Parts: sequence; C-alpha cells; structure tokens
Amino acid sequence: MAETLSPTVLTLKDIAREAGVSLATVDRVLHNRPGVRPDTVRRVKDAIARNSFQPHVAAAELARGRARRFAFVMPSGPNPFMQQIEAYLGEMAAWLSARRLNVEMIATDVFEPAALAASLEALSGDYDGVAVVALDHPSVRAAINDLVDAGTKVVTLVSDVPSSRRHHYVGIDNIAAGRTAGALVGRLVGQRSGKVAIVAGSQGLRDHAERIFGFNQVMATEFPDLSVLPVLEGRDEDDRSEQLLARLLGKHPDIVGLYNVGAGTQGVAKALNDKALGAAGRDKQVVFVGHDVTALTRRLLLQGVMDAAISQNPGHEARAAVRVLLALARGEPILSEQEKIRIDIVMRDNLP
Amino acid sequence: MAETLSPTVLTLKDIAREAGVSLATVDRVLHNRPGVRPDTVRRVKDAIARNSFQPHVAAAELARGRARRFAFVMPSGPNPFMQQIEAYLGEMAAWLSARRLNVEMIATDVFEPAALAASLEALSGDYDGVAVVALDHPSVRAAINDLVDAGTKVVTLVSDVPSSRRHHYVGIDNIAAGRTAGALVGRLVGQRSGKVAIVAGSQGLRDHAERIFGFNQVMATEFPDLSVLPVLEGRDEDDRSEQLLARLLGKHPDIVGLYNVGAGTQGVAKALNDKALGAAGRDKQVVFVGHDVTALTRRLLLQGVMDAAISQNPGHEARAAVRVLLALARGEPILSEQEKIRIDIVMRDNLP
DNA sequence: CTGTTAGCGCTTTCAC
DNA sequence: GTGAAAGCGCTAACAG
Repeated sequence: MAETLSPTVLTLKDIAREAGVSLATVDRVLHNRPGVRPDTVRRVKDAIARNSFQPHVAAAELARGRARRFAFVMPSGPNPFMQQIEAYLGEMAAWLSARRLNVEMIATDVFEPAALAASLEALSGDYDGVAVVALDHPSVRAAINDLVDAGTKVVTLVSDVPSSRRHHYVGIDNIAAGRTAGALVGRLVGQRSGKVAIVAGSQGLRDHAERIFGFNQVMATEFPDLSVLPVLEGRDEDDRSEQLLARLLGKHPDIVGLYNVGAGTQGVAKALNDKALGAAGRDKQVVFVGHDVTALTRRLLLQGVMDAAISQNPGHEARAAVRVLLALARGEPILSEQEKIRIDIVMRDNLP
Repeated sequence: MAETLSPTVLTLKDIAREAGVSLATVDRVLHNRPGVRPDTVRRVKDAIARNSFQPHVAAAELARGRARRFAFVMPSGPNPFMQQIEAYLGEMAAWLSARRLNVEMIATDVFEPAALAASLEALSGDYDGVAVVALDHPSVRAAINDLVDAGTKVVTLVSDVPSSRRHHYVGIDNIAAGRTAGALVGRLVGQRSGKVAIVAGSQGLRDHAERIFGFNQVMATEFPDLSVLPVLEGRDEDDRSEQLLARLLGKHPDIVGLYNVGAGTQGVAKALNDKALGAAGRDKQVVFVGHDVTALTRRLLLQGVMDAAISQNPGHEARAAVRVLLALARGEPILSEQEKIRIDIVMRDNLP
C-alpha cells in the first residue's frame, strides 16, 4: 500500500569503508579525476553501484564554495519575446541567490554572425555555463565548439545550432509548430475553400523557414481546397507587414486564412482589420493564426481578431535553460521530460 | 551590456556581526522561532533586509540532517492518468535521492470520503508534506485542516478542496478547461448547425461538473446554432459510455459535436466509429474533443477520430507537487508562474 | 533571552 | 597513487 521511492541514506564515507579506500579517493572516482589506479577505480565504482549511492547535492554544493557563473547571450533589439525571457530570469533572482548562482545577461546583435561569435569567444574561461540565442552560421558554430572544448556547458535557446556540439537545445521543434499552425488554419476555416496568406520576417531565418515548411506540408496534404499564396517577407516590422498584407488582401478577395510566422503582428492585425471594415458578415472573416502570447496577441485573441497563437512558454524556457546548465555543471542527469519545451496552442479560453 | 542578477555572497555570520548578535539568534529570527526580544528581532531583520541576505539553501539542507518525508495519496483504481503521475514521480527517483527526499505513494479509495479522510488522518505527524487527489467533502476538508494544523504542508493535486486550508492547489482551472473544449468543438464544427453530445463520468464529481459548466457557458453564448443534449453519465466506464452514446447517436442523426469530459474514452470512440461506418462523407463526421493524452487518446488523435484533447501535463503536475511541498517545507517562496498548471490543447501535430 | 559549539557530507589542499 | 584534515554555511543541542 505504501511504497517508498528513495531509500538511499549512505554517505561517501560508507562507500570509502566498503571499498577499503579513503574519502578522497572515492571523490576522485566519483568525478572521473585522474590519479587513481584502474583497479582501485573498479573497486570504488562497484561499491557505488552496489549501493546505488547518490552523493548528497547539498553537501557537494556547500563544499565547493565557489559560486557558479552563467551567461545568457541574448538579442539586443526590443524583441518582446526575449524581454519576457529576461523578465522571468529576473523573477528567479531569489532562487538563484539562495543557490549562489550568478546569471549575467549579455546583449549582442545575434543577427550578425561575426558579432555573435565574438561575444561568445569573449566568454571563454569565465563562465561555467552559457545559454545563447544562436544563429546557425559557421563562425557561430565554431565559437560554440570552442566554449565546449574549454569546459563550458552550452545550451542553445529558442534557436538552435544543431551542427554544433552544444550540450542541449532549449526550444521547440519549429517544423512541428508550423504544422500545428497549418492544421489550425485548415480546421478553423472549415468547409470554405479559398486562399491562405503567409507573413514571415524572413525566409532566411532558420526558425521561420522551418515553420513555413511545416505549414505548407500540412496544407498540401490535408487541405487541398486551400491554396497557399507566396510568402510575404515583412522583416518583423509592423509597417512593412501591414503594407504588404493590405495589398495582398486587396488583390485576393477570397483569402480565408492567414499565418503570421514571426513578429510584426501589430501591422498584420491592422491590415486585416481595415479589410474587415469593408467586408460583410462574420463568416467572411479571415482565420488568423500567429505566434507567441504577448500583450498584443493576448488582446487580439480576446477581441476575436486572432484565432490562435502557437506559443513556446518563455518562463519555461528561461527556467529550463538555468536548470539544464546547473545540472550539466553538477554532472547531474537532466530531467528531459521536464526540460522539453512544448508547442502550446493558445486560444481565448486557455490564455495563461 | 552585462548585468548581474544575483550579487549576494554574505553569510549568516556577516549578518550576526552587523546586528551585533550571535549566529544562533539570527537563525532564530530567520525562522520566526520564539525566544528573542522584539527589538533584537528588529535589529536582525533590518540587517537581513539591508543586505537582502539569502541563506544558502545547500548549507541549511545539509545542517538539518533529517531527510524530509512526503506522501502522495492517490486513487487506488487503474486510472491511466494517475498512473502517469506515479510514473513521473518514479523518474525523479535519482533527483529525490540526491536531495535526501522520501516520497511514498499511498493508495486509497478517493471516491469514498470516509476512507480518504481516514487515510489522511493516519499520516498525521509522520510526514513533512502531503499531496492528495482530494474529494471535496466535509470530512476530507476536516482531515486536511487537521494535517495543516499539525504543521504538515498540504497540496491538493488535480482535484481541489478550495474550502480547506490546504497550502496550494496543483491542477487546472476546470471551468476554463470546459470553456476551451466548448470553443474547440464550436469552432471545429464550423458553419454546420446541429446537436452536441456530452459524455461525463458523473455530474457529482466536482471537476466534471465544472468542465460541463464551462462548456455550456461557451455553447450558449457563442454558438447559438448548436444545441447541447442532456449529459450522459458513463461513470468513466467504457461499456456503459458506449451504450449510452450509441443510443443517443441513433436517436439524433444531426449530432455534429461530442465532448467527452472524463474517461471511458474507448467506449466513446467505439460508439462513434460504429456510427461513422453507416454515415457518408468526411463532413458528416462528428467533432470529438476529450481530455488527457494517454496511449489511447494519442492513437485516436493520430487516426483523426479525436480532434483535440484538453490536457493537464501529468509530469508537470507530479514535479510541481514535489517542488511546492519542498519549497513550503523549506520556507522558500514558490515560483508561482512555474508551478501553475496550464490547460494544454493537444492536436495531432503538437502531440508531446 | 542569548551565545557556544559540534557536526551535516562533501571538496580541496597538502602530505606522504 | 592515496590519505588526513580543514573547512563550506548553516542547524540544533546545550549552557549560561
């Protein structure tokens, strides 16, 4: 009826006695430090395994004294999503401080490979861990690998560099996110047939390109009655997005769906709204799916202008990045299920 | 360019010196222990506040020696959702063990108020914290309050007892979950008009009742073309659910939507499927929204039988319950944003 | 009411 | 290669 999940209460000392060595030697083996004869290593490892010994993290943390330093390398522009991540890191201040963890924010032009790479190189040696919103570019990849080689733990955040040797990626699968957007647009349009517009920042951005890919995939295979128009590139700017979309809406009166891949949401909403004023009833309305829950998209969802937002929880991403860096630094296993970032579908009634 | 989030490096000793008292006195003040003159308390509190001092959790944890014991009181039946929660607790074994935390599972008939209350009473004094899947009943409420009075930290899990003095609820807002289900059914049905069926376990269960309430609310106000049929009570059993639903589908050929509030999903899907065999094209199909991602609902989503599942992440709930109990026991603040359980909309393309 | 002191279970010198 | 010993920053007796 009652089942215990964690029986261990042994200490390093017990293991030392059992293996017939001293505390220091067990510690060396535990951390794969050199200077122990191979068969001594085996004896100790056996004793550890036999008792499924878990060192007490609190004791380890206390003994090492030195506080850990982590750096977050983030885009310098006024991106609301990134600001949310920073805000959530700020909310963790007390938690971090109680664990003697130091987190520093470093702003960089992440769209400039050379600048980003330089920022990363500059961190070498000074930090136990680095989280970076990365651009997938050879020089960035090289900078990441250099950090890893220097012993720094590296996680990519929001945007990955899969070809690098980063230890972990904290973010969503953007192809699946695009597919999800596609399925939503298709299903919410219902029986109607017509055209679907896509507004992206740039098809050169890896995450945008992946989302578009996933979106088109679903459209092509599952919603043959809907035809997707060429992608508009609004550079994540409101004005430009509005102009491009307004022109498109004028040219194609039969647009029934819209996927906004990146930012520029304000402009997109404006263009849509202007069109709605000239149109007829509710069923003429365009299904509008975008990304991320911000003050603006929240309002648009409540007003019924936007139908759904695909979201990656910025608070979760911030905390997951810290926890993963900490686990890596401590040599603890990562709770992968916990750190996986989900693709959230947010509609008016489940707004967080 | 680089901004630090956690500067503190002081220790208890520093505070003691600054306040002109001993270590022990600072410790007493820090934990609101009695036996300190009021103005000494003030002096110490000032020193703490002035330096925004954060005691080192690792040191505190290590010094107290005694391991913490938590109990999870869960339903005894073969409920897949509860089994998932238990499985995720199992995955945390190493994490728990490295922190010297003991988690015990206690199975009880949670639908029997007296049995549940007795189980809770039996825990008194033995545990630092208790997580319980609770039934909202006076005797259960009393048992919870007794535990709280005895100094045990209590969180309700999945199902709340708001009238009790439990410290925290880890679970979703079920009214909002029902509203979300309603919005999904309504939007996915599209232009069609017709009837909507509801299958629940029992309207006597608080969470089911709340979900139905939210669902009806949205239906009434936003989808006037859809009329909701009286709730079928399948007692979360497959056979009973199937029979009831099959009969209803036979009687109303114009059913276009279905909300399955609880379990019994297998039976619901069977009834739907049998009907589909006799029906015509895809557009005749019934929009089917249910709860929770299990092996079964996952399959149904992939097959297109189910259109969406409203889900509360069981892994998140398990970990949140542990973290909240731990924070409460340590007297640490709770990261409320982190511990809040979201209402997930899961469709085929964002299956976790 | 307040202070002194002996650890908690590790990590880290420094000797051997 | 290996061991002994001095802490890390708290908590919890026990004295005063």
